[in-house]
Amino acid sequence: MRLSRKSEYGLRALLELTKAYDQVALRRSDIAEAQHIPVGFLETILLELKRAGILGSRPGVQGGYRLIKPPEDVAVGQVIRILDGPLAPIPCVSRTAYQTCRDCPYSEARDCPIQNVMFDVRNAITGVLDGYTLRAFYDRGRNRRVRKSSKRRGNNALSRTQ
Amino acid sequence: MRLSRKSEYGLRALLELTKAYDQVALRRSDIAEAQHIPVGFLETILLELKRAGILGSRPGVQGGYRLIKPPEDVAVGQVIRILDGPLAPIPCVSRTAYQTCRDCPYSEARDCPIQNVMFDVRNAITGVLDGYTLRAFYDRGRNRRVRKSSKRRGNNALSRTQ
DNA sequence: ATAATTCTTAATAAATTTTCTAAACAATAT
DNA sequence: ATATTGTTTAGAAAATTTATTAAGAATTAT
Repeated sequence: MRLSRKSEYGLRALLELTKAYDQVALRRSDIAEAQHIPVGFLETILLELKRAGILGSRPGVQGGYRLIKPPEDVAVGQVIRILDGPLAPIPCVSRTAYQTCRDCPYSEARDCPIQNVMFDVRNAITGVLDGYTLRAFYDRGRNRRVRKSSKRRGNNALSRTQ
Repeated sequence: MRLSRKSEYGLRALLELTKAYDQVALRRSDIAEAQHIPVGFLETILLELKRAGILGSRPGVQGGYRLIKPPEDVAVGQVIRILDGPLAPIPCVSRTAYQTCRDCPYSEARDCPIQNVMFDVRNAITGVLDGYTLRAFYDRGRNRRVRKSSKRRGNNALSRTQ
């Protein structure tokens, strides 16, 4: 039941990128320094977040990574799913990546006691993490668990690849 | 955020032991067969549960393992803590095994955004698992999340070592 | 007592996952 | 062109999880 270092790094990086949102692009080395993250590992992480559509990037001078979605529209749960996979404690209670357990002795899955508990656990976890936006995350104590709001369109005047 | 195989095996074993509660002792081989658990690994697990005071055991003919606490008094969360360690996603939000994060840049821990989210996650997880007894676990769908009840003393007429 | 049965313990091997590094390559701005 | 920065792939290193082995100790039945 542990948060991987990967997700922790990813979230810490997003803290920096949220701070710089709509302002400047951050080089991976900037982020790595600011948050004490091994730069090579951070690379992998940022790229995964890019492929997932959370970040944009541009090589060259003045280049770097940017958050391309409003921080109000990205949930911490989404980030962890991208980096670590499903939040569900076991695959058979995952909504996003359901899988039957190998050797599950119960013909009716609903009869499995493990599934029953873990179903509740999953709901408890996603209830917190999917309601917790990057904005709320960045703002720390204040405004905890702010729900996705008015879908406000940010002034996203970014070039093609960003 | 995954349940280890160890905990899964442990819980499945406890399912058998709850069924046999106050009746017979189960040999590790019985349990291993009934639940398709590698017997050697199961050994390790049962012994940890014994050291933690959940199980009793006796060698020899008619020997085996028994649940020595009423299933109403053992929470699934307790079992997972014994086998896998703290339920908290990161050590700095654990009640049972608190530890500061190495290199935590926040002088006031409460200012750490990661800690803030994970604090809520921990509460969500323990809220489910510490309220879920082995009895409720065994009874599956019915009586979910039954709270520790009247501390009913079971007729615990078991020999010294059990 | 002796033997059969079963748990006990510790060491460690195997497999898997996580964490991290390296190096060749591609895109961008000046 | 050149310097800068991201991209991609492969894979090494470290840590953790999962599982096995084998020698030993306790209990019961005879």
